[in-house]
Amino acid sequence: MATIIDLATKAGVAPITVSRVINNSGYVREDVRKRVQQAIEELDYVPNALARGLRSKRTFTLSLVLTDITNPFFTTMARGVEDAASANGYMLLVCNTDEREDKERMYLRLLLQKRADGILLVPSRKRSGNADLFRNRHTPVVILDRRVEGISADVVRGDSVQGAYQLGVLLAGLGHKRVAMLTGPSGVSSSEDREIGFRKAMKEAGIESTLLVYNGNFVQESGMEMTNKALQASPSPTAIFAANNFIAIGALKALQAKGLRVPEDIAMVAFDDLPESMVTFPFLTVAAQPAYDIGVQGVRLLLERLESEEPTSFREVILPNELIVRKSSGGAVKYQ
Amino acid sequence: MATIIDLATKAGVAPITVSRVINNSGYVREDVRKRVQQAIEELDYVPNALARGLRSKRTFTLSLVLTDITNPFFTTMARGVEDAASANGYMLLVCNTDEREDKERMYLRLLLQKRADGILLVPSRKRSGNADLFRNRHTPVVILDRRVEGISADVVRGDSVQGAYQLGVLLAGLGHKRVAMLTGPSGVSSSEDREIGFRKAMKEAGIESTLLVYNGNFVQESGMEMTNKALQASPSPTAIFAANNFIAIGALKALQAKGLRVPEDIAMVAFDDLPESMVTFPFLTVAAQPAYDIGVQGVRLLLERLESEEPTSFREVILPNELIVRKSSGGAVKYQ
DNA sequence: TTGTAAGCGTTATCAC
DNA sequence: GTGATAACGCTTACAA
Repeated sequence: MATIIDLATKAGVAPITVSRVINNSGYVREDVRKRVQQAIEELDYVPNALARGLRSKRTFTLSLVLTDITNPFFTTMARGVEDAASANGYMLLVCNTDEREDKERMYLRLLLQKRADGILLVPSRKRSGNADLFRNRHTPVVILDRRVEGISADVVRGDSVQGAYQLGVLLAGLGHKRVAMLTGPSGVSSSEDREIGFRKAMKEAGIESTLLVYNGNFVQESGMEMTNKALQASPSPTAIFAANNFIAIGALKALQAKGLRVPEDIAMVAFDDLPESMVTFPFLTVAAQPAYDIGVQGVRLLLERLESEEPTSFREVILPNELIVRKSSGGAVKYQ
Repeated sequence: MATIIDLATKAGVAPITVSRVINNSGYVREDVRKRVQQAIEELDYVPNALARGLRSKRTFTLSLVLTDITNPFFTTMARGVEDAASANGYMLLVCNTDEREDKERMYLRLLLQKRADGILLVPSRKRSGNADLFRNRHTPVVILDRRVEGISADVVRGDSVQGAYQLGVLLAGLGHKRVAMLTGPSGVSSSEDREIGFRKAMKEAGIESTLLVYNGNFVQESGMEMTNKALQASPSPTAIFAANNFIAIGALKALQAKGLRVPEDIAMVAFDDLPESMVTFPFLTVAAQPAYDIGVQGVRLLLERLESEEPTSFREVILPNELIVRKSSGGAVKYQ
């Protein structure tokens, strides 16, 4: 494989001159530039990014560590990250942690080895056991979608408190008095924030005392389990709030299995919309997060930090959700 | 940041000895190893993968170039790739081409620069204009999901011909005589193969002459457009075959907009299933591809090629689809 | 405008 | 078992 030394020999110049042509840096006379460019063509030269990165200490690689790219919310976010990275000349390493702190740790270590210029992280836990990895290192980190303690980083996330509050207000306004909330694990900020927002709405409506809260995981099976538990409560709930898309779908399946219709027999609202392209008949009333934009903004903050020399203070960008009212929330409840 | 030289100084050994400890290669006395390991801990050492890769010519990085990670089929495939890569100690670079050959070219060039050990590619076109990039280079490539001309590479894909054939046989068996096929662009192998398979079934049933074939793109909007065109045909079709998931959803939306019910007014079958976790009420009759497995097998072939010194002949792994019959295909048709 | 020299951090090669 | 030396391919710093 040709190197800049081969090019230099061929073009009759010094390697550094070739480097200048390739990087469009410094002064190079036009005819010299031409000669070099011809050599590049003829030798089918491909720069070695490893050597470049080793010397210049920049790899033009960002990395995205998320819980599961299979979740459409994160897929969309990842696409936003990739588009923004690519638009700025960066490539993207992607890692799935499955919400496991040990996998997260393994990946973060590898990323530090690879000298990625920056890391976009959806942390698996609010109290990260991996915060130590970033101490005394200068790889900047942007936290996406969640809050985390102990890591000094910019944050971009949707407003979980606000979204959940809106959904709560909606249900209360429809007259629901016995509501079940199915959420993720405690210790994950998005899970906790959605509980905070929802509780606030319940409290304001004076129905907090009858609120049922179930903690599980952000996966379908957990949604089914929590739904089955909730239905055993007495009196049973007239509405369900699912704290993410997968829990919602699990809940719908569990209800269907029991022959319960939504919204006729029980109302339902949820966090996270499903992409329009994936759903034939949009049905769920949701607080939709701007997933793509979360990704784009995350890259923006990361690159700004990379560009600026002086350490600026950390920023937290909280993007608003969109309340989309569809059929699943139903109309006003009539209690017998 | 600590380097191997710092460790060597601290442990009172030569750098190469530290290298041996880190890589678990060669002989190192137990007490020396201990000393080195202690130095690693104390200095919080993180190996520099750039230097390593530059010298050793392996980066332990694979790359996945696909059309759009937002499509659940590719999301699942990507997850398979990432899991398999990670299980073997490789990280994954991900790029979206949006089926555009120029974007594909840009990414492939960058990946060659980054010296990724191998590339998994979902080619944007059957006759790749980017095949030249791989000549005289030894970065191995595995082609996923599609066939491509001109690139010497292993291939892993679902059996488009067989899947489409099965769906065709199903429709014919139900008595449909006027069928519309909505597919992707000609020039993309999956699109063409599905037409081949479907035509074969139509031919065997003696209804090929009334088959309507529409070429569009593998996106929802295109599915809607093609459906609207198909409905204008006279006599109008009694069944639709959508050649991928997005086209299917677009078609369903177009039908709904026209007040047509599936399968009562018109039957429908499609390629690609939607992940179970994303669909509340599975409804479409589909030929489901083993997306995750395509990814896993792709990595397997790639790593086998990386490991083996001698150039083995290229392999083509064609994985069977699963025919899943649900409600959308309906029952036997009754013609008036 | 161009070039020289050195070094980025590691490992291959060969020597002891 | 361990080490000296060079080399991987490029760019920084400085000189001319």
